[in-house]
Amino acid sequence: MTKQIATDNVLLGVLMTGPKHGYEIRKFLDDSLESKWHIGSSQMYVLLKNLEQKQLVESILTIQNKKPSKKTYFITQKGRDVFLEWIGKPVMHVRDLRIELLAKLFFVDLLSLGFADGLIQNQIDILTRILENISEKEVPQTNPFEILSLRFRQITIEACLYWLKTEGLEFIEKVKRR
Amino acid sequence: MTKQIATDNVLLGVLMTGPKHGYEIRKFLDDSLESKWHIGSSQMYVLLKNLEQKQLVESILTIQNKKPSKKTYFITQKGRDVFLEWIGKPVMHVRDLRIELLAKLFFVDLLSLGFADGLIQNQIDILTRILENISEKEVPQTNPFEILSLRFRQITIEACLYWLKTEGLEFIEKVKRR
DNA sequence: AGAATCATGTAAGGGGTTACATGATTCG
DNA sequence: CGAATCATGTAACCCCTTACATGATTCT
Repeated sequence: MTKQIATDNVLLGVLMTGPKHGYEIRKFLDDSLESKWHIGSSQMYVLLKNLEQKQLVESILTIQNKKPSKKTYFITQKGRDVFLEWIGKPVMHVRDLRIELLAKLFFVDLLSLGFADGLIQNQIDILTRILENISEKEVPQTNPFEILSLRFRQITIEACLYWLKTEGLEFIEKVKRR
Repeated sequence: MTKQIATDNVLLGVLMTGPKHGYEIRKFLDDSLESKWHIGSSQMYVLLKNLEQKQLVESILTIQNKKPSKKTYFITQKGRDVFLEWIGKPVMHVRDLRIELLAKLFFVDLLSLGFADGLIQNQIDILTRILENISEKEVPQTNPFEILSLRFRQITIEACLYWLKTEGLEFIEKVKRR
């Protein structure tokens, strides 16, 4: 999954909360996700245009007499389908936990989506499998650098698993309780 | 530090082992760093050309009668300076440990460089400071998502610190002993 | 009076990926 | 005889970043 597809989904996620124009989306992101997911404002307008071409969003231009015109974006049914498919899928690479999985969980919370525990559990399963795969390869290593990098992978994956099993599950409980 | 500058340094690091032409560099990387640092072969030729423009490397064209001509690259003194400055500096972001710091340590081993324990210690200090900074911000968090992402950062940084303090220092010992 | 807010965009450039182009030699 | 190896590159495209452009209103 490329970065761009994930960025698209962040924009779709914001529009899942209701129609917004570009400037509102930007403010929304600045206030909530900014520190985790920055989208340059120029880039955002480009992405919105692309999303419209893909028919994942639609827009209506409003001309205001005192302020600049604004273009309000609505998510389409196709857009909703794409977003929900994205958000339900765990990420396949450890490196994508920090930004992409967190973004998914952000929207799980924001939109009070039900399938969150499945997402966490599937993510745990994937990391467990990755960990098993690399541990099998561990035995024949004698090269110090190979050991060093293998241990890095193991230790960070174990930390992520710990995080998912403690904080992740606790997060889900909090979301459910609301 | 942008990705590209780091990629440049990987190429310089390979040339620190002696002059090589593009194809040899590629094979060298395929055999040793490939799984950690992939450089597309097209991209590599572009980067070598840029490095030459920056006078970090020089090249000599060898015409072979039976095989395609090849261009042998040598690292210049300027190139050596740039490389050694890069390799001695710890990375400033947690996300750069996995690829960039590991690449530095790869070359520390390969080239038997002496200042490796300083590098590890400086990296430990930087991560410790980052961890302190985010832990100070922890107290006022009540938003479940904010807690979740803060804990992710903490847990992964702690794991990296553990890795540096155990495997990292052990690695340095092994390199020194040779 | 100047800064911040509201509001949307274009253009240039950086760095990476993928596809394509070329062509001889050597190995199985 | 076809695949792999040797050997270097160009071109197109993707996504992101930064800079620039515009211009009214409202707050301090």
